[in-house]
Amino acid sequence: MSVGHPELRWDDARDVLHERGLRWTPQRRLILEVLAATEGHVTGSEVVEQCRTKDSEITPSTVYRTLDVLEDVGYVHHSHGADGREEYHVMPKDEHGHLRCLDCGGGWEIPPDEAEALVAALRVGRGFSVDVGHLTIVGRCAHCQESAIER
Amino acid sequence: MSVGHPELRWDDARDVLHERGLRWTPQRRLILEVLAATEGHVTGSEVVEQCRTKDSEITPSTVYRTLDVLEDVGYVHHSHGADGREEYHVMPKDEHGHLRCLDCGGGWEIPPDEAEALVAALRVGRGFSVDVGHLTIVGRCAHCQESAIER
DNA sequence: TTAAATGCAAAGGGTTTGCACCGGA
DNA sequence: TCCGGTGCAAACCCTTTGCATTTAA
Repeated sequence: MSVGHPELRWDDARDVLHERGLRWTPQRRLILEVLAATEGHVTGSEVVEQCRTKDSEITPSTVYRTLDVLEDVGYVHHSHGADGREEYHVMPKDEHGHLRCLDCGGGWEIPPDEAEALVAALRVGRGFSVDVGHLTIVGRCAHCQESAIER
Repeated sequence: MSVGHPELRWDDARDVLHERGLRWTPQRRLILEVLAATEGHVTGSEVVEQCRTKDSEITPSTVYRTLDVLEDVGYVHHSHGADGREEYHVMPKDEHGHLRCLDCGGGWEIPPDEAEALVAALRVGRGFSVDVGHLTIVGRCAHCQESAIER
């Protein structure tokens, strides 16, 4: 099981890297700070942007390379989801899927219990094991449905 | 309600365009052919690629501009992520989702009743209306799970 | 005829890569 | 000291745009 890594904590990052013969640098510290403040997901460019507001010296290449390293180590998990987008999932505590509104482009997380009905149906019916972490459901959010009715 | 457009049919495309004072060209015909053969969603570059295998003359700009037009008309719907990548959802002919096995690559259809549990959960819980025609669920099929256990 | 559509080429945004220098351990 | 990391710049991929030309109606 590679997703979740419940044993990984932000404070341990330095040690975790050292154990692998990797180094602890000011840039990596900053990138981890940014990630730690993130709930859910970010795109690479968002991380770059946020890092640069705190340290205008840091370069995109450093950020992207560090994200790769952090993925190897297990701090992030980047998914080219069913919708093609490249998003970094920040150390998901629990596996969640994604909900996307086709009208407003909004996105939300689907906690496991909300997906459970579907997961159970497919498991019982077909023996299929759903990968909830890669579940992306599209449709229309409540707000956009209301707007559509008004038109 | 703009999704589904049950009244729009691929065969009518020419007339639909003419009604709006738009033109029917060989390029648009090709692009519609490619889209009609598409299940679920495609990225712009995938459409470009597939068009070029059939007509090496067609250019990306033509494809992208036509996709814009087809979106106005209602044949596709594109959602754009924060990272700039464009995803085109092709209006589904019928309302079934897709199941894909990450191990063997196999694919199956999900009839609406099998997805109903999930659809109901999201409708009741959030007022979210799931677009079943674009539902793609990944995971592992019964067969591949057995194989994994043997290892 | 005439406005829409195309092709071309160049520009833009996000991400990746090669290379020389820098700096943790 | 040594090898991993960094910055820089250039390369890449996908997508958009301006402009002259073609073409559907």
